[in-house]
Amino acid sequence: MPVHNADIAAVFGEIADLLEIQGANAFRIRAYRNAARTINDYGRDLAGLINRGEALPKLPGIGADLSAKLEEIARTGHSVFLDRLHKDWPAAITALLQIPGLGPKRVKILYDNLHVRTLEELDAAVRAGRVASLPGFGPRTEANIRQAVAAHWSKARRFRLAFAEPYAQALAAYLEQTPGVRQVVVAGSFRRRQETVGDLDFVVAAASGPAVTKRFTAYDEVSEILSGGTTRASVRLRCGLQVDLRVVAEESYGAALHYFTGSRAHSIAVRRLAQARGLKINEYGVFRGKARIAGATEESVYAAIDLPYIPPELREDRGEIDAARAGTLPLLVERRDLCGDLHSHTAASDGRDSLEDMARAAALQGLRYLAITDHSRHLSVAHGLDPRRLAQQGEAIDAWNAAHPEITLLKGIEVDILEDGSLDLPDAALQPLDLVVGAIHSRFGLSRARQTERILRALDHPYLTLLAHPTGRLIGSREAYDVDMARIIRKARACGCHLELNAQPERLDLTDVHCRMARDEGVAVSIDSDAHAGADFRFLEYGIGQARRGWLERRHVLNTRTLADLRPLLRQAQAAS
DNA sequence: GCCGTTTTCGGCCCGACTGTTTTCAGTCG
Repeated sequence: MPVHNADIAAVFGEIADLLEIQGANAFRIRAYRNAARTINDYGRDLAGLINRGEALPKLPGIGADLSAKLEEIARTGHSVFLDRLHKDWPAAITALLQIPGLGPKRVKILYDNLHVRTLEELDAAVRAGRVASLPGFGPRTEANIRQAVAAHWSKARRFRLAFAEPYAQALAAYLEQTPGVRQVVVAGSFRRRQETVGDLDFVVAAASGPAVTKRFTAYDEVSEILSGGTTRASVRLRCGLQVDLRVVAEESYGAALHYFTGSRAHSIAVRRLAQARGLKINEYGVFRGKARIAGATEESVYAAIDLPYIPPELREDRGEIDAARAGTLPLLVERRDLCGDLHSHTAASDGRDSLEDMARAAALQGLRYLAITDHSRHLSVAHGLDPRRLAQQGEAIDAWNAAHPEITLLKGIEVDILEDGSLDLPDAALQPLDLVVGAIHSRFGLSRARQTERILRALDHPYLTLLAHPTGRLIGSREAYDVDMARIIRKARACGCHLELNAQPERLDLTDVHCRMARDEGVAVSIDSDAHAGADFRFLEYGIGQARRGWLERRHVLNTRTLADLRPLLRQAQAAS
């Protein structure tokens, strides 16, 4: 039974939860939480490494004790320490912490007084009216918990970034019209371009707080006001998104923006750096004693602790502060760096627009080349192409290219990688193409070993150029298939293949962590729209966000090359074989 | 439980809002 990094992180997270309910030292708890986050974000498979007898790398915040526990979990799949905690605390009790308004103290009180161990028992207790009389509780708290339990069961917890974007823009435009408002920015995970957001965090610079919070809570898409003060307010929109607002004075705007952009781990690391310099950072500014020395801009906040500006996408406490200090921050790829797109569909398979319309739409987006990569015959539900139809499409592409110098179409195919790792079309059909994009569309449930072997074999094919959506996940609806990404990345480098970062908002795989692994291994990533209609080229923006989170620079991204520079790289695999 | 330009011991980020209190604890971000 393989133990993934996420499994190890989950054990540490559960230990932290239980220690917290137990009332343990807060910094000990934080150590477990930090370790969980570090392990979750770590690119290489720690259990694999340990079981091969390799030395555990030095991870920040993981000392002798946690290293030993990490190794134990990696080898055995569980932790004696956690098992011991479970003797005192029922396993399901940590789920109670998911309920807004319930923290460790109240969970302990519920357990000690009413023996509440599960969400179901909590629900029964609040329905029976037994909670209000507990110490520290009251009728309002009881009612809030009752609502929160119901909400927890009915609502999805996180939203895709692209889902949240239009709501964020509309609300920002509304708030900008408030008299006295100078700046409106959506901070938080939205600004860090995380693939999903739990809520939207608005930071507003304005002369008067109450005027803004009042207008905010009166927004006509608000279904519920969760809290409202003079500088802060929280609401839920009818679409289900929670929105938090914070209003600050202009001189504090940068400090507030920095603080509410997070991530929390990044903020804490920055504050600690300030502390070491005798400074204090809060959302109002950077202070030496009572004197504010910075805070109007984010740049001034970083400058106060001798750091250059760190782009929001990097702010995850994954080494960006050390890089900033050393002057080695990446110069992150931008949308305007993209010269082309290597994955798109037309009405010939499951796209909606003609080849010509796709070409025109791509040109309007500033692209200079576009690969037409319809599905292959195995994907019959998508009217996949057989060799004859593929050859016909090639003729249409030649005709387009002869008449349209503004954008060049490349002949390609998104060929199915079959269960045994072979490709769905014969070499003779693939040979005339400019590029071959390989993808898995069937048998997602193979074991890790077989799925990995399947992909490795496909990468060995001399015509394969690019591995599309390498994990197959659909955010919120389908898990990634189980593969050894480190092996796939190393194999891609050996074969001269490239990996795709699919920019569809529900795919966005490679993930940020995988992008960084590819970068470290020297494998180029292609940021592709996988457009099925002319309007879909806008998705490239989301791919760029994910790539930036993965520390990718222009040079790491395949389709920032001009067509002349790109062409030899598309046939690199043949040269390598 | 971790860590060290002040440290191997004594620190560890910081403030607003709510609901409970009667001056503040708990929770959240």
